[in-house]
Amino acid sequence: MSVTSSRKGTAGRKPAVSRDAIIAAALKLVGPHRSVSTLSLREVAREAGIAPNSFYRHFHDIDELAVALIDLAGRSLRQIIGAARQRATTERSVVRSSVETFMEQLGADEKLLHILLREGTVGSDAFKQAVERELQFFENELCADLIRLAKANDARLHEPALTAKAITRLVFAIGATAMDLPREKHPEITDQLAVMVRMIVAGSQTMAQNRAIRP
Amino acid sequence: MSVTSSRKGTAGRKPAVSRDAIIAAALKLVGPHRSVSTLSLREVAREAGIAPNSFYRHFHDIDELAVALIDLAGRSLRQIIGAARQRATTERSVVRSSVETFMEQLGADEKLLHILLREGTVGSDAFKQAVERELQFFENELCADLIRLAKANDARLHEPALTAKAITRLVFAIGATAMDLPREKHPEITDQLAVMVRMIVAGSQTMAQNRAIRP
DNA sequence: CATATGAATACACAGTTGTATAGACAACCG
DNA sequence: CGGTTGTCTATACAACTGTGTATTCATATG
Repeated sequence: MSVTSSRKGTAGRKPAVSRDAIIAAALKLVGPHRSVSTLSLREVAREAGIAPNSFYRHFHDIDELAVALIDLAGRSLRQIIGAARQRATTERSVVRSSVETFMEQLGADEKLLHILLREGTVGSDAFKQAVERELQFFENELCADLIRLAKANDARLHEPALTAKAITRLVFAIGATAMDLPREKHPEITDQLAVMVRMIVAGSQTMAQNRAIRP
Repeated sequence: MSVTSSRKGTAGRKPAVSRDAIIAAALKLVGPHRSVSTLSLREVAREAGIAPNSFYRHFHDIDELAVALIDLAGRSLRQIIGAARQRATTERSVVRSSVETFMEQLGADEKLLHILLREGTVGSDAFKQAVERELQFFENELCADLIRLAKANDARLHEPALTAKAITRLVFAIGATAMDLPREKHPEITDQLAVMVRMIVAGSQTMAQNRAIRP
């Protein structure tokens, strides 16, 4: 996967720093007050310990680095989803445990999830599309889970896809604001978020019932 | 309010460009691919037709300009709220008309609302706090409306404040993504958003009922 | 009118940025 | 071994940034 290991016997000097090392350097620079879109090529190169021009050997653009970061964050997100799914068994706990897992990861992972949460609204088109792709993925997984859960509980959902979209966007929006808050507030926000998600699910079920009764 | 009109009879030259003119110039520069936080002092001054240093006569920082822009956008948002309230009479139409007004303004106003929607996640702390203030305002107004509506319909809400928060964050999140889409998609998004909001309201009412029946 | 005073300016400076060019180094192949 | 090839570095450039200092300009007041 990395550049260092993908050399297929061709001649030439071995790369001193791997593509992943540059990504790691960029990750060290981003923080609550530093967005990926404001990273400069020279800055990243300096942090990685290479000459500015060497950057081009690994990425064509600085935007390409940004997209790579988002992809990485996306993989982290999928891991979260997997963990949440393993912990989710009953209907009562699926909302709670999913939200909890999300917020826990938000506190632990710091950087990666932050990128995904906050950089969706700024940056180039390629940038936004990369984030949107990850959100769509999250949304689709959630939609499948919702349908599966509804069936197990003999309940019906009004427009499951829309329900999933609402939950996804809400969780990410609330998560984005939670990032800037001190960690002590996270439990409170987790509670609030769980209630909010339950509202959406309950509303979707209620609307499905009404639609069925009075078409 | 403006600098030009607040001169209290002291000696000295009249300001050539008003503070508002600089704000207008900054507004001309922001767009779907240009965030307020990336505006440079020189760039704004150039657009306003003044020397770079003259900027300091009106704003201490470039961040101060950003906050002024957010305040302006906030006033625009309050106007939207007012318009939506006037159009909202029955329960059926209050969600629909509010969402419609919001999306209409999103298409018409372009710049101002965009700032409020997208710049909340990046920038300095003063920046974020200014946006958060406006969101809180929106949230409080909405909460009052929700309670009023629930009373009129003999319904109850589960945690009205949380309900308002969920709706607010969702509307803003969806609105932020809608900005980047072509205007033809706006009607579709408006429909989706209206359904989502109704889900939250319905869920809040359902949860209030269940809580009342089975405490 | 003269003068004080605030506004706007011109110029300068040190810093940063992205990138072009050219050379030095190291690994592989024949 | 020599040659080829790809990677890295050094240097340089023009454009840009924020801001400091000194100067000019216009105005209200004495």
